Amino acid sequence: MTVRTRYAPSPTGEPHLGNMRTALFSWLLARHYGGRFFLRIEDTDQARYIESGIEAQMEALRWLGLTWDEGPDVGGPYAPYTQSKRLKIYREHADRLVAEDHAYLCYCSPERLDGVRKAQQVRKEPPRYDRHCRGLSPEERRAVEAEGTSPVVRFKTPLDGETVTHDVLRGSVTFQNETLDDFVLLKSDGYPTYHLAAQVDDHLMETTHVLRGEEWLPSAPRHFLVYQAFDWEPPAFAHLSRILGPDRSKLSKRHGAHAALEYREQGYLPDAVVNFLALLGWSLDDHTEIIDRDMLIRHFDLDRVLTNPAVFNAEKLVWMNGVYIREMPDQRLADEAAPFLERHLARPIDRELFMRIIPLVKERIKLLSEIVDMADFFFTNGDLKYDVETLLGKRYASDPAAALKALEAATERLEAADGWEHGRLEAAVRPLAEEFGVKTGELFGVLRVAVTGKTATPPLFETMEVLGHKRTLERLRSAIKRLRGETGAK
RNA sequence: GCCCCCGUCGUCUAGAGGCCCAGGACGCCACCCUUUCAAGGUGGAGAUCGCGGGUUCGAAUCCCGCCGGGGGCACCA
Repeated sequence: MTVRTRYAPSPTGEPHLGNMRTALFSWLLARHYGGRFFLRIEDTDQARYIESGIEAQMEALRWLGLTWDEGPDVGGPYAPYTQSKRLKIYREHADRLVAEDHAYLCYCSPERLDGVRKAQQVRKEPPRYDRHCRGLSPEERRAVEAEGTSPVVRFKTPLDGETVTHDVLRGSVTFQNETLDDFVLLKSDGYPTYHLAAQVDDHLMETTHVLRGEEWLPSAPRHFLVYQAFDWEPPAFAHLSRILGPDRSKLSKRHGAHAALEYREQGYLPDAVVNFLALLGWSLDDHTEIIDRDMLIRHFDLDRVLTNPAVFNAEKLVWMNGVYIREMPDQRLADEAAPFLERHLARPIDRELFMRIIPLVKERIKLLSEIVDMADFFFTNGDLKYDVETLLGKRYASDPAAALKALEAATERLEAADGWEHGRLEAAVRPLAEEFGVKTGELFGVLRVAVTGKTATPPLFETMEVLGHKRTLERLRSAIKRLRGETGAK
């Protein structure tokens, strides 16, 4: 049998990391077994529908490279893949359950239901539908129908006995039927609830494995009951644990990014996010951390998926992103990072110059967005922004005259250098440290700020080489001028 | 209130009765390398395996109870 899994979001908001992990696990399972992965849109809630929701979901999947074989955009053998276009199917199935005495029409108003719930709460009883319409006689039914109320269809849950649900990860979980109530299958607006629609579709679309959040576990018995009523074989269910914030609460905006696509904005690589997410609740063995996509597909299976909730370890993701950046070919890194710099500078950058910069910054950034701080000075013209205290550093803080002398001497040597290759530049300048009786780091520090405006940069002489003869000397002279002007040193 | 799930270093995890007075990774600390920052290397601190009872010659691993955390109880998914 072909494995068929799906990602079935409802377009009610931005897809977040938890959603993406569910999608990833489903995708991996299908790919591992050479099966099919499809996308289904569960837009049966008119009130919460968001126009951009479907596109946001697809964009997040695309970004992470979770390709789907069937879906609302590409179609497939079980189309349509959008629930709002399948209303007739749900209606027919609801009718069938009513005809077979597994469901009934309920005319209770929202106000009455609300009253019932409130009364139950006062009595410290679990809030549950009181089955008022379950036992309506034909006459009573005609009477309420005459009033013109549009009914909902409710499932006729067995009053006693128990329902055994199966979860691939947890085994059997048994629920007493008396703790369940008669849930709604079809709403009065003609739309199905999740309880009907998802089961009907998963059966019709021949889903073999349903991966979903563990918040669905309490309603799993309802779904098994629905399958039973239809006399269908249920798919395998796997309820995935939640992803928690650092304070063990639900992961949210307070913990930094929450929406999956925000990670793209912040400079995370899809491969790193996929690797990281895969390790949240799954492991390959006792020591492997970096696992690329092919390897994930080769090894992923449900038997090593955990059921305990995982706290989102943001620092580890950053580290892992750095690993992926360092392993990336220069050309690809340049292509991925350039947009961040271009967005910052609000203009296109010289890609050829950028390619020469990449090797200098590659092991210095962990997020693509850090390229801005690490390399912007390569692309700016005119004066750098730094203050004289930074230029002087600790060593020269109280002796600007000495700094000036060192700067002038270094500039002179660089002007005289034959060739602008970093080895030559270093050979020209390095001896100065000894001559002036300072540590090389102290001397280079002043030059570094003069040339880049920053204290943390790629290696000094390689930076100068890439920056070029003209601009390097301009910046050195500008620093000399500032030192004279602002400290009065001579 | 009722129902369900979960519980190994701060965090992600390995562990399916003796290989574990618990291994790896992130983070943290120290040292090395070093022109800054990184990267890299070496070493270190860090878990009475939630607690209490059993079962067993032997338990993180099996059983029971408790505690703690989380989730669910809609004409939302």
